[in-house]
Amino acid sequence: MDYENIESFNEGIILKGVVNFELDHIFECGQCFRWNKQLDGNYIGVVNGKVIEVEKKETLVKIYNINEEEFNDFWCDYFDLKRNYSLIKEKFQADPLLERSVNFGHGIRLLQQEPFELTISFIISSNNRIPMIKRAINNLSQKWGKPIEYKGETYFTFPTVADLEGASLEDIQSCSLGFRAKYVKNTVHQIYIGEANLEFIKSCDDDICHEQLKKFNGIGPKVSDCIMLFSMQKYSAFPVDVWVKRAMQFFYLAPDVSLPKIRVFARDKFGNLAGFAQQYLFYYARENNIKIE
DNA sequence: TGCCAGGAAAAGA
DNA sequence: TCTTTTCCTGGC
Repeated sequence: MDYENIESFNEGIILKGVVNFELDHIFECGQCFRWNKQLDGNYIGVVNGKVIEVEKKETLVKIYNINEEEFNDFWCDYFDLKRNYSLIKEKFQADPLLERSVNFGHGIRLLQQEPFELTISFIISSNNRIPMIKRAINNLSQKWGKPIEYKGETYFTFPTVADLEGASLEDIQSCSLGFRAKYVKNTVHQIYIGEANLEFIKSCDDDICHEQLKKFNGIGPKVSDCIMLFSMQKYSAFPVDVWVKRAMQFFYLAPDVSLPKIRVFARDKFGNLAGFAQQYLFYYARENNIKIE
């Protein structure tokens, strides 16, 4: 457990004695697209059909718009608060190269997100940049999700499989998905007709899960690793995007090593904690804009 | 205007 | 099996 106790107040809940939890680290490490930083430093996110606001002051974490029961049923796992990140970080800190990244992103946690939303979101992420990905997901949600009010603003839930199955290719394309629209359309349909089942895929062992996800149109090794790591608790996954590639080359490997070799090297080195290592490396590389050569 | 960033698919070697 | 080209969009 990475918190000591929980209390309620009129607008939500307060967690006390929270460790290994930094809002910027959690929400800017590339794992999620529906959390946005506010002017006061809080983050507001649309998750699980709700709008949630999170605030952190020293070791206190306030979560607005949920009650204690909802926290215990859902949000505690969503924020991965039952895991002791200090143990993971201790193992990584034995490696002086990784230690730099771990110290830099010391408050990172891996959110346990919803498989369908993550599958569609990471198909959209391919060959795309984070602001564009966020915009496209927002467009999809505005068109097919449900509106929710929070503090006078309207937010939209992520659409369900049935919601998106009704959308035409042109409709999806109009949400600025570009060439990825057909991948989304095809994947939604496969899931809708039961040709593929994300809950079943989630129940498989890591390597089978990885291969099953790659069968979808628009999902290659990197996107597959993201989906299994961020929504299926497959922690041996090691998504190699440009930033992780740079980080691995910077810290460990020759500058011309191929993506599959980087993945194999990392999974061999970090084992079933590879996914956690990837998050620290990604955050360090991207925030520090590291360059090779 | 042209060029760049960012992964998967499909064609090519 | 590995390498190259194409896809789309916004920002410089």
